[in-house]
Amino acid sequence: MRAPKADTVLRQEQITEAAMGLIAQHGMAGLSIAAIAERVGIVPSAVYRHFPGKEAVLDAVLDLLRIRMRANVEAVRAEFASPLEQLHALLHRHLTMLVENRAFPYVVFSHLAQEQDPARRARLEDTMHRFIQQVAEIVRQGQRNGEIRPDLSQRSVAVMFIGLVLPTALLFRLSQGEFDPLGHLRTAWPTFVRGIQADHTSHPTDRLRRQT
Amino acid sequence: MRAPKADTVLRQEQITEAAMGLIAQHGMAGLSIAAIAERVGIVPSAVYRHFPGKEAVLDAVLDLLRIRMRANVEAVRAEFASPLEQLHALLHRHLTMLVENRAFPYVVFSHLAQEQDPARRARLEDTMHRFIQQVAEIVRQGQRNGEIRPDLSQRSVAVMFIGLVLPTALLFRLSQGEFDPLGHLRTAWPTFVRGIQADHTSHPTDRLRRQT
DNA sequence: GTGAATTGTGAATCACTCTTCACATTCCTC
DNA sequence: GAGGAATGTGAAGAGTGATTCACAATTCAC
Repeated sequence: MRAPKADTVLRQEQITEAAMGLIAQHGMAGLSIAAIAERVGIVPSAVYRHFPGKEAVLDAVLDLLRIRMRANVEAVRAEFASPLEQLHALLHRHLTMLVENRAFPYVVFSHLAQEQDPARRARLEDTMHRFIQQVAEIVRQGQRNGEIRPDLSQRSVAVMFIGLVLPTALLFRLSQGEFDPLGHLRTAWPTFVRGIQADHTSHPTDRLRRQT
Repeated sequence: MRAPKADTVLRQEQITEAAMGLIAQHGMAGLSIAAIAERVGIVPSAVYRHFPGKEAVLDAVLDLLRIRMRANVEAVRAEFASPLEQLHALLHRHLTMLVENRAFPYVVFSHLAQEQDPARRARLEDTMHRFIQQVAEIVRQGQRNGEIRPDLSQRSVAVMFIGLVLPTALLFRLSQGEFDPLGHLRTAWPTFVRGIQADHTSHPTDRLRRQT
């Protein structure tokens, strides 16, 4: 039975999605052109009509990661005015995204291991660096706002923010759902805020400066 | 040229070490029995004299991770009396260990992906859970001590502690050494402490209870 | 020293995997 | 409707990797 012809951009989406599903289920070792083709409903050689090779498929998954991370940041920046609220919402969104897209961590480590092809590594580095920059920008506004201690390094706070999400998603996967990620965030978030927020007792006027 | 015979426990150590080196350099894809054998100086089939298969080698690396994590915890508990100082020292030790043993994250994700063999997954889960329990125990003592806020979940603080290390090691690898992990810890640690430490202004007598 | 156990070797097997290519089918343009 | 472009197919190539096995060399126990 012959598969009906489909536009190459649609097939690229299908192939990328199939790859993500396979990686999520069986890890990077479970990703093969044959398995992708079977999921899409075409023959292995047909994959090469839409991607130059296997590595290009992985790059497409990484692109998806960048797009989703960027979308999360922009969504919370549009939805909330307060930088702290933005960070809080981003925390939930980012965690949810990692839980739903279990393939992303594997792809990140796959790209991280590539020291032959520096360009692929550089793409990963750029993706992560950009995300950190965006979070750092929120932190910067929080500092101007008076919500966040001005003596903290914006980048350090951004890295700590990532540290709030990473182990949460990891433990959730590890425990097969026994660990409650959102419950953990409810506990961890106030602790994080206590660490970074400006000290209102020493500068009581900060409150007035909020939200310009 | 024939390799001299060597005791199987020595060969197991050599094989494990070779595997870790290969994974650190080329990621999980660079791990092959042939490559291991070449590093050790024997022939591929000789590896099977000392390990039943490739997966057993990965299990040996995971065992090494558990041993090193446990050693770190026990070392800081022996060296420092104050729970907060213990956590601080553990932070440095754990980060240093991750930087020196770059293979560990890959092996963790490799085991995480195993959903066929539940026993291998369970071993990873046990290793991580045990580490969290040990950190949580330090937190518990800090709470009895009055150094750490008593209303915090010990497990949550332990997970946050891990979140302090993970992205730091990840970014160090990602940036090829451009990101300064110890410098980041100098900034992040006081922020973390501010988040978890007991409020001395409301309970000034806590200070006297330190180090029982 | 002698036999058994241990360790190393080379070859072969088996199963994948990625990739290419000539050819078939379908779709779009004119 | 005709021609070309795009997509799908089957087969084959080329390589890799894990694993097994009979056999050789070494070491150990007695």
